[in-house]
Amino acid sequence: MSEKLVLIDGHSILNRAFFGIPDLSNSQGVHTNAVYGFLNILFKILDEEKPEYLTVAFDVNAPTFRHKMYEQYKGTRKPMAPELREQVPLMKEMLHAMGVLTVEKAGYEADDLLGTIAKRAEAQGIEVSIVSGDRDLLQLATGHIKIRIPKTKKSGTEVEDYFAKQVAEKYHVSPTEFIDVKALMGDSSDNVPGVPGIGEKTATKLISQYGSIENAYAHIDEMPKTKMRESFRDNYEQAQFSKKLVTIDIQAQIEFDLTAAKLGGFYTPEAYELCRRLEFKNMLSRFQSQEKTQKSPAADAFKQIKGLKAAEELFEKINQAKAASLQLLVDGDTVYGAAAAVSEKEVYFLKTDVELTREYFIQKVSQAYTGKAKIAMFGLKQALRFLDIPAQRQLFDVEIAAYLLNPLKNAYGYSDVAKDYYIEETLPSREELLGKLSFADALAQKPEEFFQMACSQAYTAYLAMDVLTKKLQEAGMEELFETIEMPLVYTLSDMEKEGILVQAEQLSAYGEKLSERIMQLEGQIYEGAGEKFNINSPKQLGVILFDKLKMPYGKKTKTGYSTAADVLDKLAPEYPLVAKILEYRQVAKLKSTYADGLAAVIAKDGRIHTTFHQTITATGRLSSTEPNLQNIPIRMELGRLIRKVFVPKEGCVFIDADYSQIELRVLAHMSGDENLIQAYKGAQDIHRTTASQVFHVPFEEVTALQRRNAKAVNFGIVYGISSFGLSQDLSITKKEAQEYIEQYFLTYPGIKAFLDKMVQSAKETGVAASLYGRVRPVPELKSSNFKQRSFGERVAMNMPIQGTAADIIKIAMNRVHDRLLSEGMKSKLILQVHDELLVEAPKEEAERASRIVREEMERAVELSVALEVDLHTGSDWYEAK
DNA sequence: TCAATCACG
DNA sequence: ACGTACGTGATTGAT
Repeated sequence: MSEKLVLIDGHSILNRAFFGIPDLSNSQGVHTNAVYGFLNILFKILDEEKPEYLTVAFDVNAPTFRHKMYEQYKGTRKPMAPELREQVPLMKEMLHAMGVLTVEKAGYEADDLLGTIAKRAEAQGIEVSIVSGDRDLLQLATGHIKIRIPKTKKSGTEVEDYFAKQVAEKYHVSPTEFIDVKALMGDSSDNVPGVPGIGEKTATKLISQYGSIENAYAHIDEMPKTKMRESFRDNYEQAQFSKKLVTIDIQAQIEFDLTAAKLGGFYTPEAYELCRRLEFKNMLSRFQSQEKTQKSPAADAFKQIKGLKAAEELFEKINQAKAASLQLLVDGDTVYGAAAAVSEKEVYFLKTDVELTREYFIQKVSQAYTGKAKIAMFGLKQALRFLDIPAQRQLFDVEIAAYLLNPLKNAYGYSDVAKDYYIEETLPSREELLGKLSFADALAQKPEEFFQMACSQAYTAYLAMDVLTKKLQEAGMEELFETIEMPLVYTLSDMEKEGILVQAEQLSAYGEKLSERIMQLEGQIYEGAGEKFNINSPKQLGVILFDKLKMPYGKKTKTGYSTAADVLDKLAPEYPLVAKILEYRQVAKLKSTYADGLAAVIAKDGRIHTTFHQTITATGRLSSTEPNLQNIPIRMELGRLIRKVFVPKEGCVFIDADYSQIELRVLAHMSGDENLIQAYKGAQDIHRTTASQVFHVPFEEVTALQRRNAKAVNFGIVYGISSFGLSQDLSITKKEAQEYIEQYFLTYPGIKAFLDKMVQSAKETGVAASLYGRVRPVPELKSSNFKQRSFGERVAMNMPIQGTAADIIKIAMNRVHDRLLSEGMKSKLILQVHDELLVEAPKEEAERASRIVREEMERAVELSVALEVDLHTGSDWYEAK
């Protein structure tokens, strides 16, 4: 096997990383996103290639031979963004700390150094990979020199690879001919002048036919007499000149010693320190010595316990302890055992077996969880599926605490928490230990790893309890955690266990009805289109509507024409086919997501048990999955009908209660705007009142249009108003929208001041916060990118409002849940849909339960405006709304 | 696995 | 001037 050299175009990759990765800076405000992205790309390449040699080339800020030949070339390089510029020395420092060779030389660009080194290495029989974001490098590709172009995607980094063969396949010319193509067509972003009238197509055609600019020019008389030919004649010298500009110098005068590029003690203590300083937490593990990564120091404390006697002793110890962790290991409907820690050095795993049965664990964990000890665990709600215990004050769900401290994370498993809070940076994650195996498979195939995983969880939970408690106190979120979020775990657990009854037969009948309509519409659509195609494919649909039928297209997406509803809505009045497609879409959605989707998740008890997620949203709201019961249709009548299949059980009714405009009321309270508060005291139609005040017309004379506009502005305010957004929503011009907004702020000056204050405060503290102390970091506010920063500003305005509303309904849920229990009622809270609660109540309790629900919701908190609740009862969800 | 679409508050 | 409403989850087709 021949040796391998990886060459990296430093500035190019830094640049890619900078623009591909959202703004990121450490707690000292140092921008680090480009360095972070660069390292990610570097590690990915190294993992794939496992090269013997590595070198990174940088440009030097000095004139090159290209400047000397071509004065305008000076202007070519755009000045680097300051946030990126400051990361260049940081990047070099990091590479040096890692012992990576870097090269740069005045008079040359990185391209030339890379080309020169690559060719020399190739001559020595070495395989070369050049990593760059710049396609100009493709000219260097051969059978032994591979050009690798990384693309940063959301899912991570993907790399496009080009040997000479791939260049030929994709561009239809050889790598050297690629230079001529570029010189002919020019490249405005690189300030390379081309030949006017020759674009990519023509350039490729000419060069693939003649091989070079010079040879093409020699045969210019064979070409048809077109403008292009004359342009080529006029600009021939220019093209030759561009060719020199584009050509990479493979004979740069540099010294390059291959042995200096040898990849050595890469993961050094210096690199580790630097990584720590930059706060690249999930890279730290890479820089620790191999020894440490294989076994974490904590693992010495891990022990497996067998037999009843030892288990009894452990549970006794837990009950006597002041603090401990205790994790019931559950997956699906099975209990696989438990893990516990009573000190940093005493971490245990117990497996379910004939002696230590499922019932034993359930009993012991219930006992421990209801005892005096302060006990931590990950994911209390999952354990509660198996336990039947009343709400406890002393339990500490680490996932929830970590979510409150930073709701933007996408996972709160033990390894995430351990890394984020420096509890143990090297703890292998569940994913690393078990992959995607279920608990059952893991226990059978990888018992040792399962043991490590279980103990790691207990170990982290134990240590995290103290660390996170302090953090919560510092952040002023202890009360939020203890009095709202932790009690809510029990409330949600009960709601999930309860579930909601659906009439399966009625549901499938509804599905049948939809199917018939779908078939009718399909036929009509194929007829109107003149051919069969997949209506569900936006791509195929776009071709039919906009290419074949030549309808005017509105927007475009990344991949083609947009066929979204707002675009089709505009076409529907004129084209009956489009109206059919819109109806098809609507019916197809109902069928697949609701009729079929819901039928598939009806449990054996005939009920649907959704899962509520408490640690997902950035604002503090809940989410619901498998199925999502928070997006059951209501706006369109056909969809709304599906609510008829959600019914209370025999002898019961539904009580549906929703807060009336809770977010706007929260806004009135938080802003303290007297005018809006007074508007609510008037207890009249708020949108009409707003319209009356904003448009200066008497309340009775407000037109439907004025009311609609005022309502849209009210919504817009809550979302972090922008004139563009409002104009889209109301189909008016941006200018008109701007006038509405100005008029609104004139009417409610307190709101303007409040929104400004929210943005200001988020800029100062780095977080947006709800009335009850819930926070959301808003890193986008620091971005130099206008779009991102604007987003940050809207988030800073919206989160306090949406978050406070979420806090309030959570308080109400706990109170309704607890009160129904404490009053010994059989009524059950079963669903929450952001501002709405659904209760299943025995008929004889309905009135009393309604009173309780209304009271607890209205009195959940006291604001300067009343919280109004609309409440209905009915014998299905359709009727109760 | 991602992008587009659409259901809800 | 820049380019957009805030927050979710499920299904589908395309890669």
